Amino acid sequence: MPNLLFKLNERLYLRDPQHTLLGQNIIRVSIDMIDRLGFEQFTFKKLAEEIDSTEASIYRYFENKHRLLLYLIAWYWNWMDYRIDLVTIGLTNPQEKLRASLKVIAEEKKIDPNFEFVNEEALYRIVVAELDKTFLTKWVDNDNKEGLFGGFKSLCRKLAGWVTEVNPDYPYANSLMSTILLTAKQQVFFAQHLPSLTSITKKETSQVELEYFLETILFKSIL
Amino acid sequence: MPNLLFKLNERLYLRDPQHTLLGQNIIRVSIDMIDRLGFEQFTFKKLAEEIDSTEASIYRYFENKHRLLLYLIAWYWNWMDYRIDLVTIGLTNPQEKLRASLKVIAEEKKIDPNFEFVNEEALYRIVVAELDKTFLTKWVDNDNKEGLFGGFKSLCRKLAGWVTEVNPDYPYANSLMSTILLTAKQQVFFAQHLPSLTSITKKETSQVELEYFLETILFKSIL
DNA sequence: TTAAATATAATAGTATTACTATCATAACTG
DNA sequence: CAGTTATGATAGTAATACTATTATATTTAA
Repeated sequence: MPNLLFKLNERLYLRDPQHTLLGQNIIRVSIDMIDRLGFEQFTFKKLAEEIDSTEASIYRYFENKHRLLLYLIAWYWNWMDYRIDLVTIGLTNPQEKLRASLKVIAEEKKIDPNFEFVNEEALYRIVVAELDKTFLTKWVDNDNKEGLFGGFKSLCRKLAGWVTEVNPDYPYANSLMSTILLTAKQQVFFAQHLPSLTSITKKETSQVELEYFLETILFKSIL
Repeated sequence: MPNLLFKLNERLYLRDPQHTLLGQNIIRVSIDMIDRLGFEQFTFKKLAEEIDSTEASIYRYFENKHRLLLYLIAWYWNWMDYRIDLVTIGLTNPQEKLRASLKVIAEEKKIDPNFEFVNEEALYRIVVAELDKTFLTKWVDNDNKEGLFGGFKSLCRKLAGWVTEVNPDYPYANSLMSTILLTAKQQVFFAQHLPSLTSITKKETSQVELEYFLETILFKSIL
């Protein structure tokens, strides 16, 4: 069981949480707590209690809880990028690459044993519920300047590149792929909480429905 | 200059702000302040100071600031619905209705003299920046049960109905229209803050670009 | 092996937020 | 003009998001 690490933007943290036990605990338990409580109700104080540490110690790893969320979501997009590489590495046709990527994007996540101390199922739910909060803040422009959205942006760029390979005349490749990536999460959220806003059901078939919906948007737009 | 009022869900407020001077001040100045400060930095205390009133008085109109945001955004969707009615009333062909609606959806908003004490330009920016925060909370399910998202849902339903009229076999009408409505805001936000995630520019042409982008997604998907 | 450096824990403190409560006064209403 | 209702003035509270200080472990380097 290989234990992989992602090299994330160093500005996301003050001290790298992957390298110490306390840091790993912060990641592991914060994923669990944000999933359970929601990001607003989650605090460093509560986290400190659950891992038998102190607020002050956590603040030595992350400047604030917003940075911690940025870290977790950056990790998620890195992981997505990595899995898209895995399923497209053997493919040469950009259209096939996109189709394979969509499968990964629409997938409900299963635990990935390659990564200890990251519960990918809980992290997936966090992304669904909290993703937009990473950029809908007064810090967007600064966070962006520091490169904290790099993971999402490079993934979007990669997919948009394939779109342009498929159809060099399609002028909205970036918009289309950011829309697809965000819509994949939003529709899952709607299925759970505002079902009249979606055609995706809560049943086991929802993954396939989402995939077809995204496929239609993507390929009808560019072909 | 007719002064219209929208009848919004009564549960959005404790006392109807449209009917008193204080209430109108709350609406008018909160739109201005949320636009300037962002929703997180906006507080009832600051608002009270600017309108020369007190926190306690504001709390007699709105249970909390989240409800106030829900109110403003509900007002916006009502207004959008009203304007879509205006441009589609004479049309019989559902495809033409959708095309006319898209124009309204992609439009950068101009002040509407029909509504005193609502600065539609500022409100538009609020919707772009804060819309998702109305439902990405721990209260979603309860707020939904109380019908507080009614404006958005009924608009989505109307548009999805036209989609189904155009193509009864297209199975994702609701998903498609909620995606269009949200994407219209998101892409504008990206153009302003994360330009590498969008193909829409910041120039005067952005409105047309957005409209074409949404048109492509919508009509290619269903035709 | 010990001294120095560093990480963590323990504790305390601060300004701000999101309220709730009480009471006086002003304004409008029947 | 009496009674109701709306607003203002003021105070208070628990929780949040930090910052600061000091003591004690633990690691590392000489």
